[in-house]
Amino acid sequence: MTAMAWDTERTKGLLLKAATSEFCARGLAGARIDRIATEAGVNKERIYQYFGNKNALFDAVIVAALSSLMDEVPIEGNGPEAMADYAGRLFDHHQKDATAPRLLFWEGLERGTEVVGLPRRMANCASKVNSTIAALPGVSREDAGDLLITIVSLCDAAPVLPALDGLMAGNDPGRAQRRRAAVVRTVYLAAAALAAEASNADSTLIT
Amino acid sequence: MTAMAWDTERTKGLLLKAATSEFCARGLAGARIDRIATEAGVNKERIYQYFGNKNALFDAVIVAALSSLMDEVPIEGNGPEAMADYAGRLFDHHQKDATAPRLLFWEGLERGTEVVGLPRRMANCASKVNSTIAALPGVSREDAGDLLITIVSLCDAAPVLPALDGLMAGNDPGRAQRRRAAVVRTVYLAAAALAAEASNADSTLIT
DNA sequence: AAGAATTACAACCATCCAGTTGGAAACTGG
DNA sequence: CCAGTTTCCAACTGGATGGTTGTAATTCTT
Repeated sequence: MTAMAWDTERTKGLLLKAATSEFCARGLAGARIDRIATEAGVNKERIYQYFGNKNALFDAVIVAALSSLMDEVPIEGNGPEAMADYAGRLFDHHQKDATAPRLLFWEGLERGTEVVGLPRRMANCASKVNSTIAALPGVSREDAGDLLITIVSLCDAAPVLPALDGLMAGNDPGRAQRRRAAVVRTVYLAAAALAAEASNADSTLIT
Repeated sequence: MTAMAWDTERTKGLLLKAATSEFCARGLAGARIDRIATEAGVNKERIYQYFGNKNALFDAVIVAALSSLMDEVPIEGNGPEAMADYAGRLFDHHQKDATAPRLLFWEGLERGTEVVGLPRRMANCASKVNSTIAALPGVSREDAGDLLITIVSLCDAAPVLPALDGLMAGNDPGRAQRRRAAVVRTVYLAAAALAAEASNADSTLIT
């Protein structure tokens, strides 16, 4: 047999993938190192060599998952419609794969204010805020951030609270599409209000 | 000393209070039975006598915390303003004490669709939906539920994601008040849109 | 090709932890 | 005041779990 070269990147990748799935399902406290290693088909000692410990592995998963999301769902276009469209695509993304929202809330609950990978994530957030300002010229930085928080709250909470949806509004087929429409409309309204406010402020200045 | 009678209700209460705090802070997987017992000043064996096991204790905490919230923050008044006001009061409540939102998200993450105390909670939700319909005459049951989900998402996500707020919009003093205003306004817009739609549908029928 | 360095892994370890137990203390009915 | 019941607790248990280690296999260096 051709002695295959060590493919440490592949091993790391397998580990990270398995860890993402385990942490997504069970969180930091509920995840089991042995399960991650087994699912990855890798000896668990590798985790300690490559990532350090359970916490650091969680960090790596969080940073990888949340920043890849940034590229996958960009803000495109202009006007309140662009923000509504962004919300719709974010909603769809999370519905197809709830990894990001779940990890986000696990992190919020288990880590509190302690954020890992700060520089990269600050840059990601700033980039989204900038895109929002570009789409809604004249809105303040803080209002743009607020709108984004609104969007994330609306799109990310649902996949994490499946029960709430069932309790509040039945489980009809087509339920997800209705919820999507509600989110998109709400975001449109909020964005339009901000845009209107911004152009008012403008005209006030001009007058 | 007067030999005090066994006060099992007090013991149960101490246990439930300590458990609420522990589960709120660390979730089901992260909570420690020993810590709960110590904090309550009660022997941990009592937990198994009174509540059965860790899972059942978690259930008891969830049901107690989430249904007491229902009474503490009612929907009052009429029109979109009433829903906006409700959102504002819910926001304030959660800001003062993040127990309910945290427990809600812990449950969503750790339990998935499996809901405990179903009858009582269905009743609670139905009651909120009814109040919403009363406040916004003509809206459908599903739209009312949708609006409530929107409100809960907006009010409950923030206390669980303190980091997101910091990343998206700085940590100015007065930040919380600005966020509150944004939530209230967004809910007002969403509720007003539903109300307008409902009266449109009405006039369509009349015409 | 010898030796150094790296990767892999099975077995191991110390601790933690949910849940149990056996019996002491406090109450109750008679 | 005595027998029976309930509340309480310190000590225990058995399995799980995060992390380590000794060693073999593989690759790199010269």
